[in-house]
Amino acid sequence: MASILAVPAMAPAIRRLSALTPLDDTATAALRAAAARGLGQKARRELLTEGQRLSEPVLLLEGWAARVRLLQDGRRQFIGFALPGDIIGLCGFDNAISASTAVSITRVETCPLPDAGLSPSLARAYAISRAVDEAHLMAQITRLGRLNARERIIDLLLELRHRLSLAALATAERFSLPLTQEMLADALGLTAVHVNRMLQQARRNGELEWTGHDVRIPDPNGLIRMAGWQPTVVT
Amino acid sequence: MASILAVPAMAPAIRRLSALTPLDDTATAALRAAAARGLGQKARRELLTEGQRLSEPVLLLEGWAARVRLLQDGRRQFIGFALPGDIIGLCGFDNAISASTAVSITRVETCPLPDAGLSPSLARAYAISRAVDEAHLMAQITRLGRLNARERIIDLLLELRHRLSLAALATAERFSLPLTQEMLADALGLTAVHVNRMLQQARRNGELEWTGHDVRIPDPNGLIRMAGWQPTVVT
DNA sequence: CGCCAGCTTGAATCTACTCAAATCTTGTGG
DNA sequence: CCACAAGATTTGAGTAGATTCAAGCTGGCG
Repeated sequence: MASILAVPAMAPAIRRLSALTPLDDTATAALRAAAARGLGQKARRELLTEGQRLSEPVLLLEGWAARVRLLQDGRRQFIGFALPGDIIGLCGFDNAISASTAVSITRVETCPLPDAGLSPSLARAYAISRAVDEAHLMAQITRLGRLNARERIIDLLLELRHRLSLAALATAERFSLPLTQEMLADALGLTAVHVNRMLQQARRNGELEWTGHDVRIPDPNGLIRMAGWQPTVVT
Repeated sequence: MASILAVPAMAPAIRRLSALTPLDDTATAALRAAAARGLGQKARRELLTEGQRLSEPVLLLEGWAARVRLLQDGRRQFIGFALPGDIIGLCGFDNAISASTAVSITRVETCPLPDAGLSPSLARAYAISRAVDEAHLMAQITRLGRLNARERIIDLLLELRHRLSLAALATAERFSLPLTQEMLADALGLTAVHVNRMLQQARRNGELEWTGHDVRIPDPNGLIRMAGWQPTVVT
């Protein structure tokens, strides 16, 4: 079947969802149909605004987005990232207000999220996706609360690598990371200067290669063992 | 009606849930019936274990619990706290695995969570409760990532005060805080020594009084303004 | 070609940590 | 009801990790 090749933008998102739980044909068809109505947006667009009513939830088909919180004095904290296959703005009840802002980091493509009522497997995928999101929030809390700068960077990169691999967007060693060091700092609760120094150190140690937007981790398993990192498993 | 006085343990939990959304009689009756089957547990008991299958979700009727993550080398991070009226172990799909451990901090009383299918208002309350929990995780991330020690302490205390007030467990100035400074440190990503020093400073400044398990915040609104704190609102 | 965003470097400073010891509380058994 | 043990808080001195500020560099793009 060449259907995956026929809708390339959809492939990563559907792969990710079906990696969470097996999807039946109804679910797959619904996702494909929705993806066909996909909409592109430039980088730096607000997909969701903190304090505003949520509109319909969307599925991120392509590109990266960040969930951000802003303090009054301008300090900024990234709550987490949304990657292809992630769901943005899912909340489980009507008229919910968003607790964070979502901003596209790259050009993104999104589509309305097919209704969970269409298929039990779809509903299950959404529920698992939500639980995984929550687990990522917890991982972020542990990262910020108890890891030092070096550990935070490695831990986040390993998480992103793992998440991207669910959507077939990472190989064992490589993936694309469209973040500036400043964004990384905002995610890790550090300053850009310090992130820079730690990255250089990691490069000198041979733990990391980083050219433009491409990251290479020469020995992922070694790093995983050393960092005590473990994948998010909710089922 | 003396019914609230007749089941004192239930009052705070049901108050909190009905503060989220108006509950109809079916919902209230179901909650009361469940509370009658409430079960007491001592402090320091694991209510949920990270990596284990979730059993039935429970409603916390009385007492405090913490959601904890442990690192391999013994470092510990509190993800958040569960207070009366909070739901523990709610996940939205079958056979989920817990992403964190839940431990009772005080003696607690829990009961099985009434089925959401009994009443739409109950289902809505659960959905809102879950969204609020998520918002608390995000608040915790911002706290750890972008606030300094002094700000973290104040921010957390204001959050707890607000949450307890939903269950009628805090007055404007006072509430009971059954945490040691070490637990506070584990929640705030600090050391107990440093928490101690910051608390003393806050006491000297007259921002805080702290005797045993009782906290008094003489000027909550002043602190709220100064800290730029805002309540979690999801609806 | 020049601008701008992002990256890199250095020096000084500060926040929070570590380690160690003293003191204060609280709960328990005798 | 006291004595003791265990837990919790307090204090001090020295250190480490991260920040701040400032300046210089680099590469991509209009």
